[in-house]
Amino acid sequence: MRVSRSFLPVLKESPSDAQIVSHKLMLRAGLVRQTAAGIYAWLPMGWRVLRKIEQIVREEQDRAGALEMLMPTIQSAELWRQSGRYDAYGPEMLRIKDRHEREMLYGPTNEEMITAIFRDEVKSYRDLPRTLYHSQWKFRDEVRPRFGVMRGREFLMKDAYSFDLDEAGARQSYYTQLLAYLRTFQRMGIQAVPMKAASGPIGGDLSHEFIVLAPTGESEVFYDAAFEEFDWHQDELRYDDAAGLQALFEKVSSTYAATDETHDEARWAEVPADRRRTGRGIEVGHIFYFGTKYSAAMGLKVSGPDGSMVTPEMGSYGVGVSRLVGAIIEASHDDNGIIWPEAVAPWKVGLVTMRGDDAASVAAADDIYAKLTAAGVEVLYDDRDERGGVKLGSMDLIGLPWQLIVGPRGLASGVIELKNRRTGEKEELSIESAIKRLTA
RNA sequence: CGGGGAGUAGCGCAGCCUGGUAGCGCAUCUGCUUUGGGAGCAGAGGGUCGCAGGUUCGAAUCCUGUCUCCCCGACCA
Repeated sequence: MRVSRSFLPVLKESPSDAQIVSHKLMLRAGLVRQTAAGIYAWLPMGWRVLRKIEQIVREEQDRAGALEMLMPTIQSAELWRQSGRYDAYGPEMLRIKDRHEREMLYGPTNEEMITAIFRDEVKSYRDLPRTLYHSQWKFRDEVRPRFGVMRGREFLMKDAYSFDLDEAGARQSYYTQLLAYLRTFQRMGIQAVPMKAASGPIGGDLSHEFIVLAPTGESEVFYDAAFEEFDWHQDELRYDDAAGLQALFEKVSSTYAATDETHDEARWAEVPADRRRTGRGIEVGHIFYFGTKYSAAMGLKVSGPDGSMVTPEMGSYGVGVSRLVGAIIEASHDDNGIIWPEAVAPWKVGLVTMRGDDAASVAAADDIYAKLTAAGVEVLYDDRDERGGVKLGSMDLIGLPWQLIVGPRGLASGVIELKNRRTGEKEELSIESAIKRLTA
């Protein structure tokens, strides 16, 4: 993308509405613009990041065998009366009426809808287990939206729902999602720790929150350093390995991690002192098993192997996709701006000419841009005839992993500069080796 | 929902108390000079001062109402 043809409104000063660093940076770097309290428009760069995060979630869900679909944002009140939640949900639910005075709502979640769809189509245990998911905008009319997209009223969430014949099966579905989540967050380049939730809707041990570590997080967290060392992709664990998944669950369960709400000083004391980690965190995912709460209420039954009718056991699994954009920035930035982990960066490389008036520099940069683009590398090319400092300042703010800096001085000796945004390290390379490095 | 604060140019703000035809910085546009880490000079454009009513010869400024946004608390992916 050439900056001269893009829509990247960057600001030098933060709008006064923004209080926390991720919100300020998202506004300054031109990722989003607020259109109402807790509601945001995603500008081109923000949208790119959002889609990258969504895509990682999608790939890991697919790998785990979950099936993608798409349910609507607008739902009928009738559905929610079937579960009894229409009256129970309260003012957080945005209720609207259509022209025929029918009661509708903007979905805050989709348990009712997926249960109804599943109920209407699935009649036999042979069609179990299944996990279905979608990534869709939700609306929860929060009393006080804040923290930018981290606590908006409208937000993009991936929500998955599992259906199993019995509790043992439901546990396997839960373990599967647990592993998928661990892999998902690891791929995004952030440290996310699974924590047993205060109490699941049903109790028991099958409810975990995933907390991204960030100094500005809302809650305090305590965890064993082991969570920093696990590589959820490296191990060979397969999703069809029931015993392996069970072992994973036990490993996660027995490794200490808690928020201030569930913190247990006695158990914490058992963690070796040099392995204790404390910090702050932001919840970006939540998985739980809730048994037959919705299936029973909504009359979902299938024929079991012995001919009797069975009410399937369900679980649900959410990832706050739009919240993750803010959470990742909270976890990864410096005084100059955002530092995107490469997996979610809107572009991999920012290409800048130090001297936009120097024909040789421009020609070299044009050529580098063409070659990198042809090799499939995502490049943001600031081709404006601006001062180099201005362009580099906004590149730092935007936070792409790599910056390629082309200018007459370097070209005179046949080199360009490659800068790592995270470490700040700069290196002089020939054009060829820089391209090679970035396409490797 | 309780408590507090704010709406004046794209962004950040002053002016309001003590009414008299709207200002600063940045950004934008033009010209010139510059050019290796967020340039300088000169000029220009851009605002029905959130909205509605009232007081007054006259309202950004005073009064009433209203809308919106933000912060703290209780609640949440």
